Amino acid sequence: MDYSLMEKQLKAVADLNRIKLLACLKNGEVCVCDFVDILGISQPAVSQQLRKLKEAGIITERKVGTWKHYRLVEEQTPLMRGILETIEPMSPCCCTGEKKC
Amino acid sequence: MDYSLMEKQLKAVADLNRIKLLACLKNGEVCVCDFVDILGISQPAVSQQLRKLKEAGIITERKVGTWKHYRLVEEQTPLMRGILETIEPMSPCCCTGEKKC
DNA sequence: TTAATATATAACTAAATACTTATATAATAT
DNA sequence: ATATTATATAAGTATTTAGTTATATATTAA
Repeated sequence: MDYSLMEKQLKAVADLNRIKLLACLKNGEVCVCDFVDILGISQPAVSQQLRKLKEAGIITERKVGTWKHYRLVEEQTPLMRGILETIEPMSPCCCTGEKKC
Repeated sequence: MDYSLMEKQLKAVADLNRIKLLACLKNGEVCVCDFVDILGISQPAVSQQLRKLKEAGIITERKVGTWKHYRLVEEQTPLMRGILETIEPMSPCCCTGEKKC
């Protein structure tokens, strides 16, 4: 694993909001609209954060009708496996049926 | 380990030059002047990078006459233990007697 | 078709970052 | 004491980042 991929992934997770996104995703799929409530930032901001994680190969998404469900990629790099292990999961964030999406 | 400490440490390592600093330090102590050669940036820039790693609790230093030897802290957080494990060491950087410091 | 909803992209802005050069501090050598 | 060397701090600047609002796209509902 080369240094620049490491840098890219580390930059992707070196942000409080994105750490929280990952903490939620440890419980499974989450959709964008829920993150808006959880992080208290605008919907476009959430979209941009998710894109950053996606571009670093850490998460992936699945379209479900109008909305999108994001989840952790199965095959993580050794670096990300270690990091994800140390992130404490956040209580179930969404996609549990209580919300519209 | 709370999210904000994680964020602080992740921000500290999310930079190519600082990843290289850590890669060097995996072999043992290194002093500032050697990093200048290795990274190809100015001495003040190296000092500032090292300070960032130090403030995150990742490295510590020891004064030896005019110069300072930096090394990895022994007791790393779980997060940092995982990250450091995946950083491939760089070939011995200095403090091997070949250079002045 | 039209309206509503979920998400993404674009354009902008404020704050943070990572350098630079200049200068300060501290130890050693002459 | 003075000069030299190693490192740190300060001040300035260009770039990156993370948010904002406005708008575009796409799906579902009426």
